[in-house]
Amino acid sequence: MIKKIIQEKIYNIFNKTFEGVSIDISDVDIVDSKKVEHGDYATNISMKYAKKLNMNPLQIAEKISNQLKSDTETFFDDVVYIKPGFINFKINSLIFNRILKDIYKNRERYGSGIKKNDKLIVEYVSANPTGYLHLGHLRNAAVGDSVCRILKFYGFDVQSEYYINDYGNQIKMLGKSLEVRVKNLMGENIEMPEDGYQGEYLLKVAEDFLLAFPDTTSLKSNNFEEFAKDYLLEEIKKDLKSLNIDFDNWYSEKEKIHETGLLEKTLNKLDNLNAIYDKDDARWIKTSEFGDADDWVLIKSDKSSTYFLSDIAYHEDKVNRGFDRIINIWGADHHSHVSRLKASMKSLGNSQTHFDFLMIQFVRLLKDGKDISMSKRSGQYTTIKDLLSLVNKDVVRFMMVTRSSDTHFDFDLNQCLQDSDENPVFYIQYANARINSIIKKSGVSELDINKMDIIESDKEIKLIKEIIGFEDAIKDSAQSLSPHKLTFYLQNLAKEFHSYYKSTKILNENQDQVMSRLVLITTIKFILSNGLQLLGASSPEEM
RNA sequence: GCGCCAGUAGCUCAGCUGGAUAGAGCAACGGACUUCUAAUCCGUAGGUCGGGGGUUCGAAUCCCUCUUGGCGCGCCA
Repeated sequence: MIKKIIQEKIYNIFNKTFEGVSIDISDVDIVDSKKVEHGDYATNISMKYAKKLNMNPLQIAEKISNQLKSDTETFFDDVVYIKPGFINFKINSLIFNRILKDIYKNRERYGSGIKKNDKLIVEYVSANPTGYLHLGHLRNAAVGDSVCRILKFYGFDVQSEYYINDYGNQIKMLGKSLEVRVKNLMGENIEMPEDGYQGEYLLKVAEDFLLAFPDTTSLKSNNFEEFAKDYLLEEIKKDLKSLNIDFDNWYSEKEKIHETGLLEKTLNKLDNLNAIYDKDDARWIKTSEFGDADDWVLIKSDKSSTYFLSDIAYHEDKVNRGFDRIINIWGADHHSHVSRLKASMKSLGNSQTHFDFLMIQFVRLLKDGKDISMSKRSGQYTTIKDLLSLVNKDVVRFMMVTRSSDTHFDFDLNQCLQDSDENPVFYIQYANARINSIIKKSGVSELDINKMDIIESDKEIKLIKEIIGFEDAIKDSAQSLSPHKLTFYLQNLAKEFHSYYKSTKILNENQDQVMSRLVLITTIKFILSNGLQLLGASSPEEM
């Protein structure tokens, strides 16, 4: 909010001072000064408009800062222009105090965006219900859930969705695999097919299957498929629950696309739009005409449909459900699907809806510097259950979003098993717990902002500036779909607090001063616990 | 061969819609507990931003090119 005020001031002065040159208010960037000598905030507007004004940036800066100095009395302590053309602002501490009070009054709502009209859908995880969730899904899940929470907090109407791939070859094979395991348990010595699901987990499913169907004589393949799929989907839901993740919608491919006739409808629509053609006994979509490198098969020569056709139908359905923005969070190994899906949507004439794709790069699990993502002995992936048995859920959630999703990420077990230094989650949680402890100790039950002393110390002003930065952190994270920005912000805020804590005794005899400090740290606590919550992590009151 | 992502301090990574002397955490080194939780703090050291061109007042950031690594290029999902 403070930047907005400065922005408007400059915008107005610019218009008054330089008539004839139109300025876009969004061009007036107000940034945090990186160095103390450069004041609190700065702008580079005079360099930006030097060419348009045909003036030396320094001259422009001079004119603007002179105006700012003359027409404001209490807002700025100082306005200086410097070398290439930057204008630096030093804000009056009374302004900071006023802002702190405003923020405190908003409590946990501080940082939230104004309500936006856009309806968003975020699809993520969407792992096939043919096995347990593993490490590869984990990052996707953590990023997806955090993105949803942040977007909601930022003011969007957000729905999260899990696309259940419960139709087609994989499910058939899953059914067959379970059948083999069940028969194995009953003493039949038959082999698992080459492309069957070899994992040991199916033995457990088979055991439970026999408990549910003791009499196997009249069973059909259908029974195996349904049982295995439902069973594993439940396990997936349990795993997600243990990560503090819940979806608004569970979208069944079978029920929503195949049993409703949506697949044929979509195919017909494409056909009517002249977007498909026949070749080699198959039906192809002309994605190459809409920006993709190749055409793709929708109907195979055996007349069955491909996964891709379902995917087109699914996204056509998302569009028809009225979403303004469709966000898909996919594994990076699916990146080629982006251009072909986009091309298909274009061929269907869906140009209004905005598509975003977040590609999640691979995660490796490191222990003692070695990659243990996949157990060499059994050929099994590390599951979410495995990992959660080793590492605290909060740590997992947080660590999984600390890196930008388009870089590879090494999850270091040694680091996460530490209780201190190396572990950023505890660092933040500890700050929160410390604040809570001080509040308790103070015995002040009701904070009164009218009894506050004026905050003027450098360290405290710095903290207020950091608090103000939360709004930007949320905005940046939301707009770029990057939860990692929030993790960096929170670590920084915690750091500033710890430093302040060490340097300043918060509780003392001066009641007004204590009150102002309590308001300050309580505001930090609101942000820390809220920020952790947005990342799916908890904020214990005591540690 | 084509496409996507990445290459920044010893390690893991921010910064990338161009801005001031390139940042953080860890590791290393040196300090701080009679004081609200030392799961903490303070300080030191550490860099040809993969290489080379270009664009301009100004490039880690934009363009071109080369290079290294990961991933993808099915009538699989």
